[in-house]
Amino acid sequence: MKVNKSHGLEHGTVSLDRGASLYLAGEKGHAWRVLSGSIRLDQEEPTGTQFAGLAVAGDVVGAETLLFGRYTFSAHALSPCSLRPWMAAPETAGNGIWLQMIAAAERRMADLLALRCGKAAERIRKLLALMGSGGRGVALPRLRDIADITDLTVETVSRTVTSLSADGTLDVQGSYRVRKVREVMKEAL
Amino acid sequence: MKVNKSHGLEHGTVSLDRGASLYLAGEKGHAWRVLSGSIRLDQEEPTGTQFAGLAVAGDVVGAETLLFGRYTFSAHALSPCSLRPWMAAPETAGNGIWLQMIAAAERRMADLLALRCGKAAERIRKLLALMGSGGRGVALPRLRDIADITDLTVETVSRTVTSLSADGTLDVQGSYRVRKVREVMKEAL
DNA sequence: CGGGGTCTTGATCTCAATCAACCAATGTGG
DNA sequence: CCACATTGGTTGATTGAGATCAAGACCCCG
Repeated sequence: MKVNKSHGLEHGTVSLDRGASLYLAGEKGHAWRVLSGSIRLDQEEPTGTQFAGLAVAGDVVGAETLLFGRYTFSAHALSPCSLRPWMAAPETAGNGIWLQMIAAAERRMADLLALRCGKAAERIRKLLALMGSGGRGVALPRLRDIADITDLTVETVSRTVTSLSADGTLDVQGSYRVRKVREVMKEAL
Repeated sequence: MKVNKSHGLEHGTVSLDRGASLYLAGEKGHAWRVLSGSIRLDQEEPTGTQFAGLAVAGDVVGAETLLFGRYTFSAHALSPCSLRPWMAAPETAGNGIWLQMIAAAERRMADLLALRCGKAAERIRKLLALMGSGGRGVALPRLRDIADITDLTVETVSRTVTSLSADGTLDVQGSYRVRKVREVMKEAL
């Protein structure tokens, strides 16, 4: 995997290209807040790598390092993104911070489970909606990633994106490895 | 839904029959720790009810009430279970408690996503393994619940359980609505 | 006794998986 | 600079696992 990780001058901010690695399971490191873009988390199993989570702008990833010192999952950029080191204010922050993170994790769980229900087209729309919430124009992740997250195959994702784009449900701009989805038809669910 | 919720004399412990409701989304209430059995959480949507989470022995459900006062999801018993009110020790417990809950939630997320990958037989075995960890002999949940969790249909679940039981992969005891899975062949994944 | 929820079984259909090429862009080393 | 490998994406033909539709059995309960 080509890794293009560039470090910003201030705050330790980093930028990742689509597909770039943020960290690998088992490595030492700290938590990050996602400023923009989206990150996929994967569980490394002897039998292969398994999609295990998704983080979008505003989310914190790698919080488990505060407990274990090491990352539980591997993290890769689904779309170009920027991140900043995140650390829990030791005592200043009350329980509220943690409760919010727990509540957010539970809601995110429901969202991700929903990405594996329904027909192919519906799953992909739900994923893009999740990634796009809070920003106009989502960079389309690699088909391989969309497939892993929705539990479809690349072939099916390719066909579905093409047809969604053809019938106007999706407005896909750009070509080949640099595509953006401008607008997702907003009928719910 | 028949609700059989019986209250223990001490500690506010409650016992639930398979299928019984612990609480509904939107109600006021407090958090619970699952002592035994397993609980499914559902998101109530205008379009219907959507599986949103699973709690087994040792887990805490309804922690979001500490933040919002009300439950975000509805909770029903998958198998007979007992619970005890749970409250965060205000200051005595440090951040450790919260971090552990967050780490647990993330691992659980990966587990639940895995229940929606692979063939029907594999999904069902993974679910029973998840429910059975830490106790010999799992009560088989209603097929409807298994179907919702694994994103299969009741018909497929029925056929699959029958065939897994026939070929010895699953040792199912009892009949009709009171079946226990004694042993799950433990080849991994 | 009848009714509703749970489970089972069968027949048929459909969507997505699979298998197999192929193209376009990027990168690499001589 | 060219040959070559690699990665990401596309398209077509075929297949299969599970959805869907339908009917009936079983059991509990009022």
